[in-house]
Amino acid sequence: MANEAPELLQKREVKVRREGLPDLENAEHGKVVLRFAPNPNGPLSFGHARGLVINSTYREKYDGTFILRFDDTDTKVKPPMLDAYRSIEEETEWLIGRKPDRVVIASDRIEEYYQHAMQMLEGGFGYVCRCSAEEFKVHRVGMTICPCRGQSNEDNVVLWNSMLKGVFKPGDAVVRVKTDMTLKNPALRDWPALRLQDTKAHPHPRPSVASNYIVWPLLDFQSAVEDHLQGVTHIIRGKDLMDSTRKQKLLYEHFGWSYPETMYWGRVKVHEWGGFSTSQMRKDVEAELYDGWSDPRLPTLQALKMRGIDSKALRSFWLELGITQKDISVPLATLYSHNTKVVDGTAPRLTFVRHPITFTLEGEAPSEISLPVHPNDASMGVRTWSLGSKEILLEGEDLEKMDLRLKEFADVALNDTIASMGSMERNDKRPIVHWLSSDQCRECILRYTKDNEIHHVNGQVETHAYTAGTIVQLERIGYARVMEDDSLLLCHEDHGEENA
RNA sequence: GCUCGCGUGGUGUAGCCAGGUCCAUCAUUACGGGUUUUCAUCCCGUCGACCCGGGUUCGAAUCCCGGCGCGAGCACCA
Repeated sequence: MANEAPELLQKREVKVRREGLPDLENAEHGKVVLRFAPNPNGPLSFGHARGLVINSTYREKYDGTFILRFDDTDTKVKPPMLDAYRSIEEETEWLIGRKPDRVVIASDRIEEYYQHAMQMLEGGFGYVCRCSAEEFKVHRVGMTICPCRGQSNEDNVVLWNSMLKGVFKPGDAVVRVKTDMTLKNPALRDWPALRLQDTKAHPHPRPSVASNYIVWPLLDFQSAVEDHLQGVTHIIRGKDLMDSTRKQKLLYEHFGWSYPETMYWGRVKVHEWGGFSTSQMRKDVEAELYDGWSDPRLPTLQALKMRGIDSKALRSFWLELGITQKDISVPLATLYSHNTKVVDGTAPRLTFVRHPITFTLEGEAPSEISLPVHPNDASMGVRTWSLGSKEILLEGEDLEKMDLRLKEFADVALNDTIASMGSMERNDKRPIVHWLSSDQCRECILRYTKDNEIHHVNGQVETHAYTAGTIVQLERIGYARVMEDDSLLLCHEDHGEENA
């Protein structure tokens, strides 16, 4: 067969379904260097997870290097938040399951950027532009050359030193990369590389940086230079930065460097959340509209973790989406289904009765019963309930029928406040309900989020000793996380609302 | 306006570069059924898609041209 039609065999091989992420272009095992570069103007959110997951997964795949880089070069528009440096490192480790191989902070590297700026001016492929933003826009749109462009290299160096010395105010001077004012894409025409910032009025939050510098690189310059310095081989990022790549390539050509391979993903929205921004969240958190950054209504990684979303679920979620350039909108149900798969096998079962109603048990009841901690895993042991008090709690919603089966126990017939025991064996189709023995429970609040509000249901939970952070499954209700204050928070929202 | 990118079932996704075994993959959702002393897990099944119009070709989801739709960039933000 192979001899008769080799091309058919070859074709079939190509069409085999690909497992996981596609191969990287020009990737050599052990030599791939990737990075993820957030602005620490707040903790990481859902969308950041994509960059972390994709890049770190390639790091594993190629046994390469993964760099976490803080792009903290703006002190006014999107000022960094001091706490975020620490929390981003923690969130990164939580999500990708290891520390980054290297951490780089842009604000520690200003002198490097200065050197390259100087090189650029001396090499004649950059210039200090003293046009206002409005003036330059006219040139950009009109494809005309601005007067500053013709300055000699020496003049540019003099002006550069004046910038450093604080001769100019923010807005009065900027360093531009000389590209070509007639480029088809207006975004690329003599783009700005470094600018002035009033760091007296807007100091950098890191004490070691504070007001030390007034000249700061812009993203495209900082990122380009740093990628080169760190030996980054592959850049995988959002497609909103496609023009960034084009700008940076032009700079790389000037420097004689070769640009990394690039890949992009499209925009992602979540049905339930719509659009959100770190800046807006920061305002809302600071205005105390939310209970901190880990408020379960927020799309931050902290909040997701607090909601009981496992990092493995987040990883498989983003890996499933892959790196297509399509702009998509996904429902949370997709994330939840990943989470269920991760969590179900190990979530101990627990009973929670919402708005409990007490009945007295009548009949020949054993003094105690035992029920499995997990129905599919006997090794997780049993929970033992005492029935000494003969008092049981049922959920109001379940009382429409008078003949019920108490889960893992016995049939009962309800009459007024009496529950008369029937068969211990199951021998009819009466509904099975969850219930509690009053010997084995305590008051508890069950919280859940819905429509950007936190709701709660009062009830009784089976006595347990699970520590904060444990994901349990409330039988017939859903997965929940044991909270620090001993309340429970539903992982996948909704539910619990029937009696609320 | 200029520039760039993207359009496969309800939602995602594979296939597209190297056209045929694609009456299109897998997952998820919804619905139905089975297992189960949970409305969980697990298993089975059903519904459901190549943006439109031309062209090339024996043959187009795949290549070409044109349209339409959506998104992003054109910041001294990242």
